Amino acid sequence: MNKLSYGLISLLSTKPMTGYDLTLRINRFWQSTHSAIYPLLSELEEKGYVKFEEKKQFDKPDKKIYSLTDKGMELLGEWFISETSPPVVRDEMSFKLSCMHLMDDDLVEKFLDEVERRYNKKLEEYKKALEVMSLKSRESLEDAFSTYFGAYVLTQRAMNEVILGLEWCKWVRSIYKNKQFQLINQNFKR
Amino acid sequence: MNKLSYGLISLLSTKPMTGYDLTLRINRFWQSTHSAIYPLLSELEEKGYVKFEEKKQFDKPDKKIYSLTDKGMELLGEWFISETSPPVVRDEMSFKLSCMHLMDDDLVEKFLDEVERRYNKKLEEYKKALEVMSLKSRESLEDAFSTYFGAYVLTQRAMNEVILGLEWCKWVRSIYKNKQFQLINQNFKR
DNA sequence: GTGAGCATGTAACTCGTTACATGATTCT
DNA sequence: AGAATCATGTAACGAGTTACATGCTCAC
Repeated sequence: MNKLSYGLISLLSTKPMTGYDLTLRINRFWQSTHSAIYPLLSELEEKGYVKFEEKKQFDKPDKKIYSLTDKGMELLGEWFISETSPPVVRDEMSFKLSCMHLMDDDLVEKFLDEVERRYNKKLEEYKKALEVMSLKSRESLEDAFSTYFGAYVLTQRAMNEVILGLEWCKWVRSIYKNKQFQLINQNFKR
Repeated sequence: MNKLSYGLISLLSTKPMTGYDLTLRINRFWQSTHSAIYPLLSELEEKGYVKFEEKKQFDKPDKKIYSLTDKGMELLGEWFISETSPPVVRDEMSFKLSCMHLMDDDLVEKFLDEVERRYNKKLEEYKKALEVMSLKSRESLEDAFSTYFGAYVLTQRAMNEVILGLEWCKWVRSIYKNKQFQLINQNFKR
């Protein structure tokens, strides 16, 4: 049982899904592809934590709808109270910062443009995700009993993180532009 | 040349360092251990991007001080203007959120306690790192020419991210505590 | 007709982690 | 006496990515 396996049963606790659905859902906060997910689902099924129902389709490929078993539900509870391992973050961007002081101003500006574009794209994604959620959910999203609750609070955090990222870009730019002149502190620091 | 290799030459562009130093420095924004770094350093040396000077020590083990070659410097420039690959984030915590709605209130509270402890620990780390930087650097840290500039802006961002994380925890708690009563929106949403 | 979406699966490969290996000094 | 720091390295393993493989429908 690796972390991704627990992630799969955790997502399945919100509702039964196919491996394809899980792949789409999981990508927002855990990089992985279907090639990693399908074998793990089979393993979970063998171990009895999940079961699946095969559904024939005629216009689309047949699919397997996975859901949690009682044994899987039990495992979920044990995992939830176990220690959470620290996050793994690997961002090439942060490496580029280390040599920024050696690069020409126009190159740094282009780099910051790219970073901002990246953040803005993410922002749109999250906004859309929240819209979709509020359409699908009958209850308020701020209902702690709703199956969307986890996704909702997670997306809110991610959204605020990218907004912070955009503020940070502005702040870095301001230092950069004023490097020979006086400093204008745009209040990024707290 | 993988991303970590570029990270190594980027860090070496700030000052010559040993593999041991690089390991310590890199850990703040890229999970990896010395076992991954030493072989890559040898490879970079073989390819002529870095060179090292062996330094004998008597109280401590001998060490190899690595620095960038002209060829390495050229590569650094090419890499800096190349497209930055998107960040990889894997946080077990985000998986736990998905099944939060099924867990008892006290378990959720304990989970949030753990998350907060984690953020607070990080906050202390970053504060200390900033202190050390300002002691070591002769110039102002907000000098875009300083070799500490990259580390400084990166640490500021990381620090603001954990502060945001702590606010987020409070917000989630507030929803949780008031689930049967009326909602108190603590203004986390923007 | 070309690409995107739906849907599942395997094989080879790359990258990172854990464990093994060594050894002196310093702090608790 | 035991743990932490400094300092380098290799081997086995685990996890994730890229590429291979198939095939039908719908929109542009």
